[in-house]
Amino acid sequence: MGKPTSPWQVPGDRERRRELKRDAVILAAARAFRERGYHNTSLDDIAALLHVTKPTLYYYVSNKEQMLFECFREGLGRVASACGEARGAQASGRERLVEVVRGYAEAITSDFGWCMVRAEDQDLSPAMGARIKKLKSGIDQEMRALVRQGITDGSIGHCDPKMTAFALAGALNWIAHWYRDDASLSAAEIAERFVELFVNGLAPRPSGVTSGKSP
Amino acid sequence: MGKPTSPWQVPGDRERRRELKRDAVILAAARAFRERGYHNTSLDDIAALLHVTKPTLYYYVSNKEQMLFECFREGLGRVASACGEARGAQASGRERLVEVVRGYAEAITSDFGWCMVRAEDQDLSPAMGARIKKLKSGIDQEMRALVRQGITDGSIGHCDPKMTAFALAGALNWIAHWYRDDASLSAAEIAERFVELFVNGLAPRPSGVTSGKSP
Amino acid sequence: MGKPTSPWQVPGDRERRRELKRDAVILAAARAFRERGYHNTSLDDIAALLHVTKPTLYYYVSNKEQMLFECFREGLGRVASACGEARGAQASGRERLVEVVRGYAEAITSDFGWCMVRAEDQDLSPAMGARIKKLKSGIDQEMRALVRQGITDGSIGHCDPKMTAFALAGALNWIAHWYRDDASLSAAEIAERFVELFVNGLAPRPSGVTSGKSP
Amino acid sequence: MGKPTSPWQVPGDRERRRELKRDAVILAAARAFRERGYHNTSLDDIAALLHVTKPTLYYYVSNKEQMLFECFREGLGRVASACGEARGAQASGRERLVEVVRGYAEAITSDFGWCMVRAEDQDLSPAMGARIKKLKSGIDQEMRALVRQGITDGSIGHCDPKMTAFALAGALNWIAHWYRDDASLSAAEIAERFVELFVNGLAPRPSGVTSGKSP
DNA sequence: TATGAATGAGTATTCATTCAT
DNA sequence: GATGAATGAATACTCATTCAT
Repeated sequence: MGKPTSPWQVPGDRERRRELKRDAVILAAARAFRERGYHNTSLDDIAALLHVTKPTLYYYVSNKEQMLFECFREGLGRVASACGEARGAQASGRERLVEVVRGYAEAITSDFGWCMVRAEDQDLSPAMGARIKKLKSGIDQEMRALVRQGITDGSIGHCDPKMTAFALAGALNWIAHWYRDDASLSAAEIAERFVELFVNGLAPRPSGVTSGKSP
Repeated sequence: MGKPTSPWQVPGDRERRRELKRDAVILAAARAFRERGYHNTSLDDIAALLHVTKPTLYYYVSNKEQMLFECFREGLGRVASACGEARGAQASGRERLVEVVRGYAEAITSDFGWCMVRAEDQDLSPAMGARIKKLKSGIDQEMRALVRQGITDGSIGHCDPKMTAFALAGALNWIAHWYRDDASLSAAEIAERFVELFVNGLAPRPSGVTSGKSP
Repeated sequence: MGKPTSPWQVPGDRERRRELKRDAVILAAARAFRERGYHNTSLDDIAALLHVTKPTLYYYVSNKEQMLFECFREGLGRVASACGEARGAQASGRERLVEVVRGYAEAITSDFGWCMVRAEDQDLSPAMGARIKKLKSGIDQEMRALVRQGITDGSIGHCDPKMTAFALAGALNWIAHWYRDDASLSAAEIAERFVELFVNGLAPRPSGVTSGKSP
Repeated sequence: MGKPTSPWQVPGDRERRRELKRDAVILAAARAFRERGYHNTSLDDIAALLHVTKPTLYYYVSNKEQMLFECFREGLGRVASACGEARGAQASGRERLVEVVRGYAEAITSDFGWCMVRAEDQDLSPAMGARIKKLKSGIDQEMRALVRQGITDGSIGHCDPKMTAFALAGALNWIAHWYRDDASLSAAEIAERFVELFVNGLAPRPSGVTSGKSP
């Protein structure tokens, strides 16, 4: 996942090579979108990044729209798997939520982070828009559920699960915006700070009661 | 600020009338952008909303880009004035920050909220992009300063001011995304929930120590 | 309807001028289509014929497809009015049919003749295709009806109305093909020959029994 | 000539197999062209019909244009051979002409009928266009000659041979248009009706003088 | 033989912007 | 003030064609 090494001269068996190229197309698209925005990125731009001509892109992807969708899916997949791990873990609601935050931060700082956040209905056909909305909503529900669970098991104080999930998602998504210009912290470090903030809050804790670093 | 009442037949002195029309153009643009996105909104769309023809818009605004900028400025102005009030208030850093959050939520749920968040360098000429960046950065600095002040005066616990400001801004900006589909809460209510969350955190407070709603 | 005089400098009141221009667009399209075929004619070609730029065409017509449709309609309209006149005339079925043949020949040798015949479902969206099919079918039914009426009133001998209408339409439509290269006869002359042939047939009539030119 | 049985697994000697495949390509093209039109048919479409990939087609045919040409030739060949038989027959000009009409109807209702009629200069390179024009013109001349001969030998009444040939060709060619949607009659039946019409004409014959069914 | 991969050329359509009236 | 008319520039997408394998 380093530089967009053009796999157009990589040896290997056909199947594998094709897959690599397709991935390269998606990755190049993700980077271009993140850099210039979806609408300001022409297929020629992406093709140029790969040292390929425009129609070649269509060999691997059926649409500009689909490129955005694949980028989105790639990013969201990482969040989803973080959710999956959290679900499987033996831990309190809050601990699980913290785990999701860590995975989310990781995803959002990746090349696909921007697409993940900015793939919007507005830029997509109704059908595609609906698919994306559904996937996004899935993550949202998952986070709300964890909050609710935390409240139930006592690891999270009383709060509005919906607003809490929105606030968390917002803070995390926003990373995609500022991380381009200011990548001085690693995803893990950002996650750490966020966890600290969201768990303990701004108000100073009475000394001795540190609940941020779980037992 | 109700329906985009077309002021094209409103009487009054010339200067005033012109201003009203210009405002109507900006408002119509804001609503269209919020609805369809910047790139998916054509000037014809905006003109149609106002029952006017496209070239007329140019009488009040020099650019499509400028429309976005004005919308942005309109939204940000409200945040800025909230900051101003906070700055002038006799209160702790945290209290002031809370005040800013309230104003921010108000602004972001307005017609101009979407433009405020989504006006990006990508969609704008370098010059315009720089201006916007500067304005945004101003708000950011202001928030960080409040956090720092709060730490100093003891109203805010130890934390990373930059990350905290980012998290707050992210959570608030994100409102622009979901508020279109789900406006079941008022800006004030949302602000309330956010304040509660950010001030107290998720971890359950030892009973008796509620510092969120303290005067 | 002579040379495609570009009406782009013609004076006159707005409404009228606009109509003239639109007509000029349609006519230019008709000629280009007839010359090069629908698919081999680019909008640039048509624009060039009118000394105008491509987007200007869209000011008068919403589509390339619509151009074809308008050309088609223009041509068919003439046939339809011939049918109308025939319907209103005080005459035998055969005489009326002959009248339609004359109008048809006139239409098919016009600039719109080619489009009339070649505007096909294949080149058009389903919706447009259906509209055209319906219009074509209308003419067909009208001709069959005249044949049937002729049989009834004794002016036409026993025959299959459907096949007769198809044969007539085919012979007439085919004019559009060869008339481009060989315009040595006027529409009226062609019609005369066709009437003679279709009325009397190839077999030599017993002398004295000429029924073709009877009043 | 049933379904386009893909002959890609047919055994047999090399030469023969290659020929079979080439024929299958031409036939598939003919059907696709007839269905969707020349320009709306992509080579991918044709390849798909044969369960083959696009480049494979180039092994059997050098061009898309050539496909059309071969389809055209296939159709026209049948007409030409009908002409040949007529030429060799011991019969009057009219009887020979009738024979050609029968063969023509057979050809035009075949899979290649559409291509026969619609292969136009417009869709073809100048060179190819010229070849086709020449072949078409040959048939035309042949029909005119038969008409002239019929006039000479008294089997055909006085008429304009050129217009007569055009009318006949037009009526016959037009079959290709309507036969797709309405194949309720066989080619032979259509020919019968056409012969009846063209020989006897529309005007009722004085009873007792039936010259359609030759003595 | 057949195909996977790639490309060059072409085209309809959109849209912000201008300007004479 | 407002508009009808026109345009330049840009862009997604298609497709016939080629070639190494």
